Amino acid sequence: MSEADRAAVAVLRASVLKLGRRLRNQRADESLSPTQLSVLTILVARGAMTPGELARHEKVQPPSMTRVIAGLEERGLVRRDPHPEDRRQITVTATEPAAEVVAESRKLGNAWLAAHLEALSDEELAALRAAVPVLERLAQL
Amino acid sequence: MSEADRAAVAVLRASVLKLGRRLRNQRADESLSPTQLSVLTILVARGAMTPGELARHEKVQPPSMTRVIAGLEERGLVRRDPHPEDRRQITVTATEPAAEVVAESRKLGNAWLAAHLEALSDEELAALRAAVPVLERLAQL
DNA sequence: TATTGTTATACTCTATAACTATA
DNA sequence: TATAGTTATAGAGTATAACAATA
Repeated sequence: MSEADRAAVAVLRASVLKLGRRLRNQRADESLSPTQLSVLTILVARGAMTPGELARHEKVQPPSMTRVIAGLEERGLVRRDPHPEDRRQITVTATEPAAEVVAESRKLGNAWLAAHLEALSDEELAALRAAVPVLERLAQL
Repeated sequence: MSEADRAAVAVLRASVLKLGRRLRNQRADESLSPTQLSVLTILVARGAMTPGELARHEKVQPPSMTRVIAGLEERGLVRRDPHPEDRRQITVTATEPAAEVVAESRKLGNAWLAAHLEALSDEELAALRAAVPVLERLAQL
């Protein structure tokens, strides 16, 4: 890896961290946390999953996922049911209103980012668009 | 903005948040926090600045910057001096060992990210490299 | 009055360690 | 013994509100 690459890595890291902090702080108080939204999105898309599966997917520890699920359950967005085969496990399922909440929360949460994207040039937007799948892959490695 | 753009924005946001969480949790316990490292880097590069200037630059609130500076001062990495012109303000200056700490901490902090970049193809790396300046700009808008 | 920095306080998110129930 | 989920606890990082000193 060249010196220029190392510098780029440092800038990438700092930018992701700063941008992440701003995205976290920008969301409305009543909206879902990033992890809550991410979990609910997966559940809406894929159906029931266990807490352990969700924790592995989100790269968080199991106790953190317990809290995330508890928050979603309080709002009536997920249901916890006995696992059909293994009584140690449970299944978490998105409830009927979850799909709409996902759509709405995502819209609100993206508002700040979408607004700031307006300030970018076409070339910058194109570069960003090309990098989005790479960032997505990097985030789940 | 097209529907595809909205979806891309959602993925970008989720990816930045998830990647940011992993980058935060990945650093060693004794290393500097992201904001501490960022502040120290600026001070090493630009010389003395006031807490207010640093807070605006990092997009954090002044009390948060006070804490960041206190942490750096405890480690002997910055010095707080009276401001030469305005006695309400102070100047924050990087000390002699700061430059080396910045280089070392950055190297450690980037290790996880650099290691994971190895898994990407040349095309993905090129896309990422092109997007780094855009992400940097977005982070400081 | 307005501005700068600080102190006091609280909140969100995540982590580790220890516990319970089941396999 | 090993695994899944939970509870208890702690820590990092940031925010808002209130305060002191200075402009």
